[in-house]
Amino acid sequence: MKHLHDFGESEEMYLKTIAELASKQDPIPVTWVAERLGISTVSASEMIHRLENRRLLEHTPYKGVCLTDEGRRRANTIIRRQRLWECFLTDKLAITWDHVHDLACRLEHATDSMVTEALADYLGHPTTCPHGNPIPSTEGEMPPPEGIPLGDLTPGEGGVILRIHPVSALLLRHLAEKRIEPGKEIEVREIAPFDGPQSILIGDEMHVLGREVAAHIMIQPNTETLGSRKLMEILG
Amino acid sequence: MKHLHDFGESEEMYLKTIAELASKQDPIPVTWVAERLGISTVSASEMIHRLENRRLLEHTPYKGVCLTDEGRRRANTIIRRQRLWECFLTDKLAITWDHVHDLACRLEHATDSMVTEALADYLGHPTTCPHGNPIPSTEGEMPPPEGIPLGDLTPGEGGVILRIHPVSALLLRHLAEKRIEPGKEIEVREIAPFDGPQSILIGDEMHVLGREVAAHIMIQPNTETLGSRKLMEILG
DNA sequence: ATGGATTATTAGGCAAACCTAATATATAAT
DNA sequence: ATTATATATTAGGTTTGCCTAATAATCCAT
Repeated sequence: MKHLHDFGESEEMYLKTIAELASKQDPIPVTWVAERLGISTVSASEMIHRLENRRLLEHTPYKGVCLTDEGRRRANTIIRRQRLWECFLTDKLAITWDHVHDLACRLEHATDSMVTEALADYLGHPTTCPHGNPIPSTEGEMPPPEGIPLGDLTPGEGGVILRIHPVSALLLRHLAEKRIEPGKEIEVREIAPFDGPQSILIGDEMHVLGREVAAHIMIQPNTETLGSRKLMEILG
Repeated sequence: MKHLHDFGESEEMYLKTIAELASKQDPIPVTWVAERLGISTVSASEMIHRLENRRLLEHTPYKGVCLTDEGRRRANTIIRRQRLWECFLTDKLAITWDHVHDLACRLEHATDSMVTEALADYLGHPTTCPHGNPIPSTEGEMPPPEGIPLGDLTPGEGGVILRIHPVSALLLRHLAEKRIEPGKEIEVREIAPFDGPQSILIGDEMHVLGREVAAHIMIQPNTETLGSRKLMEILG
């Protein structure tokens, strides 16, 4: 039974979402996946079983899901497509960086490997997307993540924004409004008590960021400002 | 009930297909639509009813379907998207013209008007796709069709290929192999008896084309070679 | 170790787009 | 006018991907 539709789109969204969440924790609770995709845990559970049968992931009940090598490769291929389209949309079509995530997400499912590679050629094989995130290789390998979350810095510490985890369009628009962008210098000035919001300095402007937001901004820390304990952590 | 899927894709395919067929006849038999989309007449009939309820077309039983103004506008918008993507794929990504039709067809459904117009800007507002077909305006208006079918020419007559109706990937590949492309000079040499295939000369090569194929190649006739009867027809 | 919260599964449904088989209706051709 | 052919509709079924409500299994914290 043929459909004019591409029903594989859902599968791709699941794999991509799981891969994105996997950078935070492993294995990933099914609840997170459901929430991120905006669907019920029942539906997520069902689909995860289907993906498990196809050996794209492994599910340990009450723990979460882990992608298999094949699953991760597939996920990274999709992420590669999305990020290349993001580059195209910003660099060539002059669409602002806070809009391209959602637009590219729609294009990615309509793109085969032939177009993907032609696009990569055309763009000059960029290594990061407009949000600063690395672009996986043709073979589906993701470069190791860099930077530490802004949320982990304490007052006085700072650095340059490496990348922004593109969780939602709202987050990106929120940051774009405040002109908080990859490549910019940022410094933590204050943290409200009881693990409250951070006050940060960017350019000559001060802003207050919630913990959830700060967790998605990845920083290349400025070593001079860094406490020695944190330095140890980073250097290994 | 939200879906990760875009269920509007089918609707878009129906409208586009009907608009494309409408250049041949009006109203269009539902059978033609079903056949072109590769689905049963029952399914086509169902969907056509749905589209009729939404005032996108009108169906006269045992006659066929006509798009309403709104339906045609929508169809042309979709065709605009597809043809712009075709330009992008050939001009920028260097993908051969016989491949771009299907690839662009997938991208068109994932493209909103913002991206469409940015793409048109970027490409320098091309007026025809790589197959020579006109690109509808932003407002969804299709320029009047030009040229006459190669199949209508008789031996001795010829002209330049204006455009090729992109019915199927197979047809395009067939023509690409023989290097029968828009812009090229072509001449009919012979027609086999009983409305048989045409022998044509293109460059310094002779080829034999079936009636079905010849009907989809649109020619700007070379007036010197043309019989006077046909001349009258064309000039009105 | 036990109770409360989290996580999983089962059961039953819905909508979109397809399908086949059978039937009804209109057009066209004799 | 009748009949054969083409077209349309009805009935019943499938798959994918989602839903809610209810139940079952496990984890964790006291």
